[in-house]
Amino acid sequence: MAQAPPADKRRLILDAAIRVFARQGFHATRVSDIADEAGVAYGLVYHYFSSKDEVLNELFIERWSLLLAAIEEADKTAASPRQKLGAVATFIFDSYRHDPELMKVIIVEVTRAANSFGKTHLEQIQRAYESIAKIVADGQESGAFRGDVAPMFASMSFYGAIEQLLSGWIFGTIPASASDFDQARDLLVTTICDGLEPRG
Amino acid sequence: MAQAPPADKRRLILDAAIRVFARQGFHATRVSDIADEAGVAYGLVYHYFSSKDEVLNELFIERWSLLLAAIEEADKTAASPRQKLGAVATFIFDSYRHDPELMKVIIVEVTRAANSFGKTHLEQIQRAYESIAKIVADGQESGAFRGDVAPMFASMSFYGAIEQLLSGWIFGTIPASASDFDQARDLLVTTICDGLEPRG
Amino acid sequence: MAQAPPADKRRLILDAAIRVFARQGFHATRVSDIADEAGVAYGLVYHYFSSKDEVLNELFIERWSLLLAAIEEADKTAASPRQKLGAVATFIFDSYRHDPELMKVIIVEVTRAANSFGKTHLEQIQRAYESIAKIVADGQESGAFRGDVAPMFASMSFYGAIEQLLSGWIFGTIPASASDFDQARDLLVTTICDGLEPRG
Amino acid sequence: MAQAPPADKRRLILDAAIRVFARQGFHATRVSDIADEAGVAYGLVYHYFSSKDEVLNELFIERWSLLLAAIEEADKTAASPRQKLGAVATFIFDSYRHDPELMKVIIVEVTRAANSFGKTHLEQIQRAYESIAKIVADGQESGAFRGDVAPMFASMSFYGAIEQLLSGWIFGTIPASASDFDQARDLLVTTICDGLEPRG
DNA sequence: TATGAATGAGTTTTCATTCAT
DNA sequence: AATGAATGAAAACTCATTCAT
Repeated sequence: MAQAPPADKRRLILDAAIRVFARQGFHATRVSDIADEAGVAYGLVYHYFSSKDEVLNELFIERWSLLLAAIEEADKTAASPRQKLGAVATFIFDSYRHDPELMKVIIVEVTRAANSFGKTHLEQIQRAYESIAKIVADGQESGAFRGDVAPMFASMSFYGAIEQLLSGWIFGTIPASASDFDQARDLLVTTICDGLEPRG
Repeated sequence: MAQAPPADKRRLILDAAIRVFARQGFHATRVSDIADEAGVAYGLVYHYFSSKDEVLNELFIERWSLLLAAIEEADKTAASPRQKLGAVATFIFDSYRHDPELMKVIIVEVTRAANSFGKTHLEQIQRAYESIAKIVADGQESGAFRGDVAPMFASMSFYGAIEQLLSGWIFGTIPASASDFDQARDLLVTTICDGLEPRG
Repeated sequence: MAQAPPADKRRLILDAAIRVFARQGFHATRVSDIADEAGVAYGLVYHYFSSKDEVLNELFIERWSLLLAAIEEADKTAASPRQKLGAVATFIFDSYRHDPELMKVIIVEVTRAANSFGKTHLEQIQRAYESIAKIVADGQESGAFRGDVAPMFASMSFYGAIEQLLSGWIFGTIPASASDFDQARDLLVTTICDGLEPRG
Repeated sequence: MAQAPPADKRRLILDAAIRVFARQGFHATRVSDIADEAGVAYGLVYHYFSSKDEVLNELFIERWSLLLAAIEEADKTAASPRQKLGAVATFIFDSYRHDPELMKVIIVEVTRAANSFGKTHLEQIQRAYESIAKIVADGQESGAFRGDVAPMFASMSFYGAIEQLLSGWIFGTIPASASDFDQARDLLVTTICDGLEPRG
């Protein structure tokens, strides 16, 4: 007979938090909302986490380390710089495709919340920018990329563009019909690598 | 005969709010902080504004309408699409150069605060995206831009890149030495229009 | 026509706090109890005091400074050391007679709460002990008191005895009938100065 | 053959509680602190005691019964009233010498915490006062003590002086150098029995 | 006996907003 | 217009106690 899975209450709470944070935003969610959503008692949240902040921090760290790994993974391959950037974009867009609620939380409540959690995790966030910048710099050295754009500038532009597109989908600014993620990835990489102007 | 300007307390409060919001963030500033910074009594803030939110709203609307006007202004000129985008970038970067505190507030507390004020002003914000998209679309029609990138995608990427660069300066992610705004503008427009890959 | 006195809400709160602290003890009284007793809104307590602790601190400081002044006043007179100690005892017993609730709070919640407020005000409390010790020391020098008892010991014994008697009245340990304060003062001073054993 | 004593967890917890209560005070110690200090599981405290209060109650009762016995023991001897009082003081000072942490807890958290545990154990505490008062009364009857001081007054003064001295040592109000307990006992008894004024 | 996860009531403090003057 | 005292709702966090194993 099927047994109820061993209720990992900690995970339960974390997953509930994703849903509530995504739905209401971090500030607007009370700890009791998380507990209710998880179906556990109020105090249990504090049994596993030292504060409401801690819950979000954990969510971010968990996810962001995957991104960092993915970028470095992409950088290690023999692919062209363009392909590497494509891989990075793919990873991020796929993350959104697979868990839009979590990505919404990460972006809206951490990455772009520069005065609160963004500040806390600035170092980790910056590490991603720098890893992307390294891909650009390598591309410039190999001649694949033009040399007159500072790598960090290119990196920030690239990442900023990605986040803006995600925000657009998250908040309905970009029509959902355009949300074919593979196409989005191609368009973005094309724009950044080839530019908007047609080649001679 | 020149009269000492009638102390416009309303403006005084607005300007004080910019400084405090920039310094502490919207959530962390109490209404009394604004009053103190402005050197007026607590209650006067409520005489001129219906709520704390109202103050930020006003700040945003005031500024954002200028941006919208600037984009449309740029679009009206006979310049090339590339130059138009350059003009838009110039306006935004100049805004930051001239009043970094206000721009910090606009971006951090409104534009990127998608769950609070960003939501409130979504329509106005979107209007900017669309105006930029129009420039791209026109460029595609005239053959100046390639046609295989959806204008809204290009617009979001372009604007996202700008905001990311501003955020980088605001929070020290990008070294200040790189903050030559004209150069930044050129690099950005180059990246978006020419792409990272060298032309044949 | 009699006018309602200008409601000094701050004082109102302080006086209400005395009553509630005396009735329920500091720990058991909620801030709302104070506000209710004072007939003011919850938040007003925080308008005037930074915390619940602050209220008690203020009460203590207010009262204790009077005691310190009284001891020093007594010391300045030309009276005998015995009379000086009598004056100190009189002041304390009178304080209790005039405002037993306040004295209860001072003794129970501060002076004898050595692990909480007693710790905070240790220096002030000690000052009283030392002033009394000085009276003893002077008495020893003049030959009015025997020299083989350390002044600080005598002071602590004297003060400890007083507080114990007060506690006895406060908590009904000593029958109220014995509470004739002047007689109590005499008995205490007799005990400390003459001793329990009859003179030759 | 000597067997390792069966780990008496109950005693272990009680002893741990003494240390933690002495260190942090009753209110500031959580049940988990006690468990941690004792090296046992959280819930075990509740296996042996019905509540946190219970632990302190037990500590008090255990100790206080010894004091009551000691006073009555002293009273039974053929010694002079003065010697009896000396014996009582000796017992208390010795208790402190042998287990200062426990005595600190008894005094600070029970005996002087008149609004919480002091109230609970008032009867037991009072019994001590009365036993001492009886010694005084007997002394008066035999002519060893003067008759014009109410026995209960003398008792309270005597005990209050002792507790004040202990408090002084516990909290460093009295320089430790003065802490020779035998001398302290003599000074105290001298003060109470002979008085501060020199004999004719 | 022993463990420690689970529960949930309770209280301080903050601060936006109102209002009498 | 201007002041700042007065209001009271809201929520995080703590921790004693219970309970399933």
